[in-house]
Amino acid sequence: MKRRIEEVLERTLAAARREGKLGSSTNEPVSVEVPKDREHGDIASNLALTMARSERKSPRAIAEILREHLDDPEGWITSSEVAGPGFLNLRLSPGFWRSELARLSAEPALGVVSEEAGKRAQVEFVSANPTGPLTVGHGRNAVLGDTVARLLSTAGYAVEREYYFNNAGRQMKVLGASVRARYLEEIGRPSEFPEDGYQGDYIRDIARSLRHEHGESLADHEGNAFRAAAESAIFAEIRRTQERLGIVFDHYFNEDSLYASGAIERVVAALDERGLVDRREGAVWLVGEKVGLEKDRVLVKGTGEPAYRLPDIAYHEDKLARGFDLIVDVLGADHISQHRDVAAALVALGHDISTIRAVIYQFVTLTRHGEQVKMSTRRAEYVTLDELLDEVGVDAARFFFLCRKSDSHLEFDLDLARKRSTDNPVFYVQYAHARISNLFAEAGRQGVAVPEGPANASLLEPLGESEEFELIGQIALYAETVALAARELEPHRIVFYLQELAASLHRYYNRHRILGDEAPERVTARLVLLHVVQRTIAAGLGILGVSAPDRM
RNA sequence: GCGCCCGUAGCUCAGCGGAUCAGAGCAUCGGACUUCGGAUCCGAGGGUCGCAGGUUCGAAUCCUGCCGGGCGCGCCA
Repeated sequence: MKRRIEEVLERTLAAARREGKLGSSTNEPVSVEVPKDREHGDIASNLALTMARSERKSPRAIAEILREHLDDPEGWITSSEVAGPGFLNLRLSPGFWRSELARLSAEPALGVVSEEAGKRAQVEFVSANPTGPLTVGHGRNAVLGDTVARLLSTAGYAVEREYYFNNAGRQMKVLGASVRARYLEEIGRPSEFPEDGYQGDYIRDIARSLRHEHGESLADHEGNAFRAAAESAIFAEIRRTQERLGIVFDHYFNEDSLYASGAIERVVAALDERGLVDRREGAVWLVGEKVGLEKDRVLVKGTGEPAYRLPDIAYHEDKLARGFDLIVDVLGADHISQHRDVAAALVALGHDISTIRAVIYQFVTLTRHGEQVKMSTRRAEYVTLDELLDEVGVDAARFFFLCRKSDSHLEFDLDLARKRSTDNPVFYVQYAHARISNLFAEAGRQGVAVPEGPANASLLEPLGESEEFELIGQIALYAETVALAARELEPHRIVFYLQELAASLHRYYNRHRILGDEAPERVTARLVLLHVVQRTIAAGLGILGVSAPDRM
């Protein structure tokens, strides 16, 4: 929609220049905006303001010249005015809006262009080690990552979802020891629970099932057997939770493979060759000063084991080597500095890291009855993601996780998410979809056909209400909203867009009766409009991974 | 102390590649149904955009400093 008006202005600018009313030296980018305030027209341009300096004329004077030269052979613009400091405010004609709707009705993708077609993207997310059930925090990560992946697909990328994990480190040893202690308790043997062991009930559950399976025969086994059992049980849970959310990974990447392939040693050797490491106090350090970091960082601990960041560097080298056009890391705010270390090391090793982008999210707090739900990972007092899904459902969970900019803290209101009423934004949007389905069902009962294919502009002639043009304007913005959200990796933009579209629909629905109009052509035209609106809502919800129900 | 993020209406948050800009939802108050589901809609009140400087013709938006909150600053992951 914007593009079509921008073309009008580009021609206008050229015409004014030909006539010598404006200088021809510069090549101004023409852009238009949809004003928030209806008073400012359907569409507006600040072109005169941006040109003021090079033209050495007042913005208002330039705007006036543009206004007089408007090159609009199709009659899209019904009125124009110069406003404020020099904006050109335009009102668009019914014919323009009808042609927009006709265009959209014929577009399966609603105007979304696969700008990045042919490119490959990878999104790495969740990446929790299998030491316990996924928490609410993981939930934000999971839903963000999956939705970013969906957005990138929409933009044309071939997307791979990857989960990176380590089932070999110290944490896993502690896990094994924790399960072993609980197992011994179960069979009535003396046991000592590890100081920093995992307290959660799920450890007892695993221990109990081990007893059911093996009786007391494991009593003399070391932690390893318990660790392996715990890992597979916990991983199965993690996958099940993800599946509930509609998330399926293409690859699970085990950190172990980086040891097996020698990749980790090669990273140390390469850094060493470049003189970027220091050996002291029994450890191998990455020298901060030489790679642009504030402090030195340990790569290999005194025990000979790599610190977390070393395999992470090797992992990112591996990702880079796989030739993706875009690599997205979804991580919590507590991992930012870690990520910076990795980036610094990669640059120092001569890699181009411009394809790597991070989506960083702040923490989630839960509120119930207006009070914050206290959580402590240490004492295993936290709400698991599964419990959250049990309580509010998948649709509400996904929608709520996405309804804030990832950079903002997210206050998740459990009471609101569970409500089946208008206050709940998920239901508000879903209801708009269901409402249209319901209307179509009613039309069917009345023997009125719902036109689903492309509609030509003449069929849409009966559309004339301002709410109808407002709705068309909304759906015409869908494509660019999706494009922007994909480019910026910002799913929340879709959430806000859908809330506004739903509001426009409800407003329209409330003010105008669709069926029962004495003019059948008007009924048909309105059904065409509603059908495209419904497709748009369904497509937007689809990107969020939220269902678009026909009845609620 | 240093780094990153945040600070916008009573609450939760958009807007922040400068410009007709002070916005949405919730909450509060007041309205609209012989209805295609009122699970909706309409209206009202409410904010020196944390504070102070600076850049600019123009700043919620860019820069600097300060204040307040979160997260890091591990030979944990």
